[in-house]
Amino acid sequence: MRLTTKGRFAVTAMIDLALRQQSGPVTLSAISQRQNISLSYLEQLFGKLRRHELVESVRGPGGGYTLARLARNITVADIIFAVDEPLDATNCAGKTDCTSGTDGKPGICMTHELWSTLNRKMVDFLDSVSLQDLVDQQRMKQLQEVNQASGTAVRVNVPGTAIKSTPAAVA
Amino acid sequence: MRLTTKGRFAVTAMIDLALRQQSGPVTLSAISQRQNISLSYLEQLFGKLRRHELVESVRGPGGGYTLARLARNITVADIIFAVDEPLDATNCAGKTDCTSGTDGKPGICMTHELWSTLNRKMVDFLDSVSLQDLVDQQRMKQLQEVNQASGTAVRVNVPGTAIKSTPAAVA
DNA sequence: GCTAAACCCTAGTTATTTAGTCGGGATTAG
DNA sequence: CTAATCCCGACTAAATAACTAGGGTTTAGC
Repeated sequence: MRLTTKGRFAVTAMIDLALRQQSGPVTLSAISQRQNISLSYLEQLFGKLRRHELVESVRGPGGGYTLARLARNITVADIIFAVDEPLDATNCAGKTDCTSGTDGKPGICMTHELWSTLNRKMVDFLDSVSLQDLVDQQRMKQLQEVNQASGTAVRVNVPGTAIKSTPAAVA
Repeated sequence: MRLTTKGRFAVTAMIDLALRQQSGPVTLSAISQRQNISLSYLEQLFGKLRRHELVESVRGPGGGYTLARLARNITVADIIFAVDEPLDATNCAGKTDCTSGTDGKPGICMTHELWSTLNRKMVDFLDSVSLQDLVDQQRMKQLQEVNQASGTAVRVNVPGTAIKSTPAAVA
């Protein structure tokens, strides 16, 4: 599993899409403007997202993209895998035949299980967060801002979100 | 937290060091030969490891490196941080001021908490694995090979290791 | 049908990062 | 004194990521 800004852009764009698709297809140029991502770059990303059947496209004027399934059924891991294709042929990043030594070494390198366990944990986490979770979180955040702006002290809490909100721990 | 082969090399070299230091300082050229890592590259890595006080050096002939503390008190996260310096100024990879939008956007980008939670989970995991765990695991693996070679069917199990061993899950 | 709005695709180009080299020091045991 | 070893900074080559360019194709609306 690779983690690049490409994956982050893709997740951000998908949240934007999920937030707006109720009134028909969303165009890439709209996402481009709102999220400040170049249009051609978005086209590349959405090409991959479409080929992985996470979004559907409508061509022609009035066209755009919609989610191919319910936001609840799309995980962050789905999105990352779609745009950051596997290709993890890095020496020992998932392969079993990483014979590292030249002199009678064990058939598997010493840190193999460590990285493979880490990788599994990352995937497990990203697979536990759905696009809907992120959308809910985003809506909640906007709501809180409105409340703060109007002076009303309302604490909003959404139970069941996979992300623990510990806002103070963000540093 | 960045994950590169540099960090993997460093962990591998530290395991090698931990396995051999009981008979005095270990030279980099020895590690270089055993682990097939270029000497100058190792020198760079150990320079950082020394500055982070994970290893100590002895100069002159007969010199080399030893661990600066007990292997039990060095975690994988320590090693990774030492060689893959933070520098995560990537837009929204730990910062709080990632104002993404141009038009009255919320002061924090939509995916901030997601990545920061993921990062925390990765660090937590790598911090839960000590160098001693990896050394034990490595010794155990070698023991199993010897047993297999000699035909005796001995099942070795080390309880309390932070890594679940699920060997079949490695794909 | 024409036009323009949108998606679609491939092949670049540029910037950054990684991995590694090079060449020279400084220290110290024997 | 010498050789083994650590020490250090600058340089470079290769890979990758990020992004651009420039052309398609489809289709709603006039």
